[in-house]
Amino acid sequence: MPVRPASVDELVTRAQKLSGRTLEELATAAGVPTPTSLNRSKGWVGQLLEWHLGASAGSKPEQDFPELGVELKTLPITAAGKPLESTFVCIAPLTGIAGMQWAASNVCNKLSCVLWVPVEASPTIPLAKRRIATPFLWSPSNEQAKLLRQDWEELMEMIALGEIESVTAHHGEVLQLRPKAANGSALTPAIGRNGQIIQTRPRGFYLRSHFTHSLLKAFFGI
DNA sequence: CAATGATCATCG
DNA sequence: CGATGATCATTG
Repeated sequence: MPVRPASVDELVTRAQKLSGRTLEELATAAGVPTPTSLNRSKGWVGQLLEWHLGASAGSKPEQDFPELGVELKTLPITAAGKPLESTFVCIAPLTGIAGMQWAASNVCNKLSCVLWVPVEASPTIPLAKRRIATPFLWSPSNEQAKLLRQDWEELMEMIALGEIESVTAHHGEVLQLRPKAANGSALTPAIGRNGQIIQTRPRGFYLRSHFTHSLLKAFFGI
């Protein structure tokens, strides 16, 4: 297993050396088998990248490289460089959110600095043959940070006001709220319409694909 | 159950 | 055919 990178530069350099490698090559180097399909292994690509870059494992609600202040995200893209999916950011808090500020939020923290690793993901390419594109480091511009903050504040206000059941993935310009659970029977406490505690499906914050697409365009040109 | 890693499957 | 809502594996 690779040692943890000592600096952001080292992390980025190591990530960019993975450009052009296939998932099969990376899996072999990591000593793990390549699944025939992602159907039952949805997080496999992300965990493979974590292994190669020396990210901390486990399920901590923190950045992947806390000492570097960097979050790692894989980004499934088409041959044309367009994201195939929205990007999960973190679980949304549904209780105990009185007075919560954007700057102290998990979303703001995770997105303050992200190492994006685009990966070929067109269904026509066999999983083993999919290649890593060029990873790049990103921090929100003032304009991007403003959009994220606006969406976060809108969504969190609805949650705080007990309107969680009225929130759909249509809310938010770049950041959306969607169910995030192993299945539909998972329940977690939330604030109800009359301020009481209700049980609802856990939600997560996701970045819309048009937002991540704009990041790709900014780094690789229109 | 809740957090991590996400993609799948269906609908409009 | 893109987006929403649902789901899969794993760990603690």
